Amino acid sequence: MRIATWNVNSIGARLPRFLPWLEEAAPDVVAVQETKTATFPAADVEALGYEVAHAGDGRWNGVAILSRVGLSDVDTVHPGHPEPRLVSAQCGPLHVTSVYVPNGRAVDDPHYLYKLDWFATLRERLERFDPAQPLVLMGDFNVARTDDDVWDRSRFVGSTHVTPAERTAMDALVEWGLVDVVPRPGKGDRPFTYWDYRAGMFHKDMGMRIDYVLATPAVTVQDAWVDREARKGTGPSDHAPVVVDITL
DNA sequence: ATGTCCGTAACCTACGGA
Repeated sequence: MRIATWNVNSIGARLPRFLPWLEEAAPDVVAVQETKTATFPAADVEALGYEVAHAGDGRWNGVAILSRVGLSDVDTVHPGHPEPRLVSAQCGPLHVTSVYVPNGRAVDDPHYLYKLDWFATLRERLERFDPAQPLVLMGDFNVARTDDDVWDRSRFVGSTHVTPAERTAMDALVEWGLVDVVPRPGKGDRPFTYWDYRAGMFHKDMGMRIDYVLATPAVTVQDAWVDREARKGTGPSDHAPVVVDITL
């Protein structure tokens, strides 16, 4: 079984890249973030054999799960947090959650506290599941778990994504019973998943690892990698997909 | 590295958000 997560930075703008990628990568399940639409282009992906669960209300955010191995028990409720940033579903034998964690903006911004609260609610939500079941929690977490997960740690002093509180919030998810599936490195020695559009950051591999696949031990990982090809060329997202081959 | 890209509202550019 092949699963993937990808922040597409607008499914509408990304469709010319997303659909060919879907055919070529041929994942069984895809967690999508930042669809930036109220209406996911379902017919386009249904034509490729996927069912879709989408939570989106317009201009910002928006998450989806695409599955060609079944899709049931769809839930988009994140208690106390109405923005469409979470969707979960049972995809055949695997329970899947797609998340787009709030960015935080700046450490002294109210949105940063909103981010931490959103994490806490996500941790509480795990209680309804069993760490022994096949389950993946994946998406854009907007946290670099270690200093090696940013291209230059000195550039991130005092900024979001690297604070102890954010990392503790991520650790709390892992400590529930999840494994951080670290992909094989891409161009450099580190498996970055995001590069700013500006200033040739991708070309210079000045990136961050902020997209994660967190899996229970019932999920056996055969291989995991960052699909850097999807970040190249014309009209890419600023994130690359993380693709993971698993057995259950 | 204030450097780009996205959607929206309102116009043919500005803005918030990332």
